[in-house]
Amino acid sequence: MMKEQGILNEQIKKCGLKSTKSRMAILQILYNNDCPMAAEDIFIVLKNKDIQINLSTVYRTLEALEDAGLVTKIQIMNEDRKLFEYNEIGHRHYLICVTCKKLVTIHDCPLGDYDHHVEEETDFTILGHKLFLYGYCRDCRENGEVKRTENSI
Amino acid sequence: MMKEQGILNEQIKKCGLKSTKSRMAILQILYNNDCPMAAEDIFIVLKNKDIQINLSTVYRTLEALEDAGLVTKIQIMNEDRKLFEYNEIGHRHYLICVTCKKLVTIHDCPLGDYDHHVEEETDFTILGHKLFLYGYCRDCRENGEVKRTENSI
DNA sequence: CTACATGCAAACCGTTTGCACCCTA
DNA sequence: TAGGGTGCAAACGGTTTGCATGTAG
Repeated sequence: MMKEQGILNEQIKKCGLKSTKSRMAILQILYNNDCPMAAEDIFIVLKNKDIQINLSTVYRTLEALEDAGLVTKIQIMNEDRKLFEYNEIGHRHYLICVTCKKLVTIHDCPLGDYDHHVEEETDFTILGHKLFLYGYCRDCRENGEVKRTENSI
Repeated sequence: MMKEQGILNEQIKKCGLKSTKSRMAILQILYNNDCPMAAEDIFIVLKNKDIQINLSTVYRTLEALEDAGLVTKIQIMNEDRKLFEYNEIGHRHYLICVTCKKLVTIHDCPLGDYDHHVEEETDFTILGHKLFLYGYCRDCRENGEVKRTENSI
């Protein structure tokens, strides 16, 4: 828990950012959380840790960390807030419960060289792709929380 | 152009919705547009057609059409607004220019029975997936509009 | 000591809602 | 003519910004 602080600290500095309490704390929270979080989630975790911070600082910090490439921002269907995650080892996809919004990260990619294939078939230079799977998690299924019509997937 | 009006009209009624000028106009705009549109885009098109309408009616109409399954709502990376499209023949994916936001619809799906595969490997019941490809369109590439660092794809 | 970080409050922007009026079925 | 549809204005929620102050390098 303490050990990674040095690494994160270095990562921040390497990007030309000043290492501050806020940045360290936020990067560490994302580093230790396996799911993307909304700015406000992070804000709440910080409060619970008695780290005093302003919500707009959370947003500015996340923006700085994203620009630096240390953090990634994603947007999920039917979730109005943007989510942020520590940007480790490149590529990943997401499995999301449409009922409770639970999010599971999928680390292997079924798409192989599909990006390359599309590049050949279109006018576009492909940078990458994002894949989201939607469904019901076990809890929601067992609790009968499956009434919602999701005709748009 | 006039021919489809009967079909759209019927579709609206079949869903238990009253057929009104707003609903017809909006559904027709989406029907004739191959790309997803933001509520405000639709609002502007209506204005240009001298169809007077209130923006909140556009939102309410889109919501009704979505609930009825006639329209689909999607969200795109780095686009704050929600986009809507006519919900024809089920499944499709999107290719988006990160610079100018140009959007191309891809009608074939490279994922085969991947949904089923994930269902077997997880606790989830899979409803479906959404796939977005990001890159530079030809115009932006030729205009040198490719400076942006997109390290999150 | 200086440039960048932060707190605070206010603005912002897309979207939603309450209420009175309107119009389709 | 009854119940859903619409206009208008105000609220809403997540995010951004201007400005004064604080702090890392």
